[in-house]
Parts: sequence; structure tokens; C-alpha cells
Amino acid sequence: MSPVKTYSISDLSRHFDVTPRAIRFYEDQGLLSPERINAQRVYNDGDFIRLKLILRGKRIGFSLAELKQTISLYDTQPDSKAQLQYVLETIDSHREELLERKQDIQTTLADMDDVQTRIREQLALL
Amino acid sequence: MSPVKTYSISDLSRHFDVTPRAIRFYEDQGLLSPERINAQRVYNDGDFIRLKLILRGKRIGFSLAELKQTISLYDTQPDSKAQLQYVLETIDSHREELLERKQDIQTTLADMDDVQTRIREQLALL
DNA sequence: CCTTACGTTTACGTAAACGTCAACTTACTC
DNA sequence: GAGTAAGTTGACGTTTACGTAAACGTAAGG
Repeated sequence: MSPVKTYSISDLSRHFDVTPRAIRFYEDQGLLSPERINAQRVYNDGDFIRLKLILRGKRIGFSLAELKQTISLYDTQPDSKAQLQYVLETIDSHREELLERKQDIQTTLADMDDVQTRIREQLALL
Repeated sequence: MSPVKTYSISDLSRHFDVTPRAIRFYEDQGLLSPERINAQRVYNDGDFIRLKLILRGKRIGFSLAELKQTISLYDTQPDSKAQLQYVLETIDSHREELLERKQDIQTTLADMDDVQTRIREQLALL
């Protein structure tokens, strides 16, 4: 009677195109903690989302250690006013980092435009 | 009489905030090839720019092996029409990758907005 | 009951990107 | 010309993020 979607490790493996070994490794590092049924890992929607965040974070360039901090920061429920303030500030600093990386990408895209323009000019002369 | 700016390894080290060891490592990997004066490395403006590209590429998430390919692709002068076409296509595929990573960052920034909004609402209730 | 598929732990291996000595050589500086 | 700072080449060590192999448990199908 509980409508909770669950996933096996190979379900997640297929869905996200990541090896089971990698998923187990994330658990070793404290980034996931699925339930167990007879030593078998059973993942729920929360785990699903966490894994999605992990993989996206990795693509952006964060280490697993950083992701552990960040993700737990985002989904724990801090109670005190001081803690809430701290989370706000931490997010702000992360935001700055992200904006810098985004700027790096922008600059690189612009460089690529330049190179392509020059190449098209070269091609026009042939 | 040659107005070529040159840099020592520690000049570059300070400017880019990267260790000399790292710079030498990039040379080992074929990403840089400075001139030598009595076994001493002497970098010029071209090397300067290459190093800048290397470090930016690293921040974006490319490996040194990828960067070696890419950078040499960008600053060599291909002559044949086929080669020029190939470079254009390669850049296109790199562009797609960059746009995906940029989208990852956008999504993450949006997530951070959500979290901060919720936290501010929590704070308002105190 | 046997196979096959899927899962588990443990442990060692590996590639990338440097860090860290050690043991010199070279280059200014007084 | 003696000392100090900066540079050089090995060579081994380290961290991160898994890969890979061994050895075994479990559940379903024929």
C-alpha cells in the first residue's frame, strides 16, 4: 500500500549511464545511503535525485567531497536562525564560483567563434 | 632589437597562481615548449597565452590530453580544404559539449535560487 | 536441482595531475 | 668569490575516482 517507487542499482546504472561500481563508490564516500533488503541496495526517489545531483555536480567540476558537503547542506533541515544564515552565505559563495566557470565557458565559446570565422574566411579564399 | 616579452617560470607561476612543477608537467605532456637558454626555460607571449588557455580549459573540466589536441588544433595553420572543414566540425562538437555544461550550471544556479527562497521564507517565520 | 542473472564484499590496480624531496647547476648580489 | 635565490632533472609519493578480478550469496526460470 505504499506507492514508493524503488530502483535497483542496475536501474540507476542504466538510467544515468554510470557503472554500479561508481554508484557503490558514492555510497562508500557517504553521498548515498540506500535502504537494504537482504544486503541488496534499494533506492528510492530521494536517492534518485541525489544521484542526479551528484552526476551533474561532477560534470560541473566539483569533487565528491565537495558534493557531499553541498548536497547534505541543501537537503538537511537546519533549525536555528544562525544555521539558516550560514546556508544562505555558503550558497552565495558557491554561486560566485559557478558564475566564474560560466564566464570561462562564455569566453571559450567566443574564442571558438573567432577561430571559426577566420577559418571560414580562409575557406572563402579557396 | 627584438621587442619580445619573455617570462621565467616563476613569472608565470606568480601571474597565474600555479606551481612551477605544474608548468613543467604541462611541458612534459606536450602542452608547452618554451625556448631554452642554458637549460633554463624562457617563455614568450605565445606560451603565455597557451598557459592561459590550459588553465581556463582545466577549470572548465577538460583533461590535459584533450587540451593538447584542442589547443594545437586552434593555433596550427591547416592548409587543405578538408583539414579546415575538419577543424570547423571539431569546434562544433566542442561547442555542444560546452553548451551542455553551461546548461548544467544554469540548472544548478536555478536550484540554488529555489533553496535560498525557501530558506528566506523559513527565516521570515522566526 | 541446475543454470543464469544480478547482486554483494574485499582487495588490489590504474590513470590523471601534480606534490615532494634530493642532488645538483646557474644566476645575481654584495 | 662566497652566499643566496632561482632553476634543473630525476624519482618516488599522493589523491581522486573509479576499474577489475575473485569469491560468494540469492532469486527466478526451465
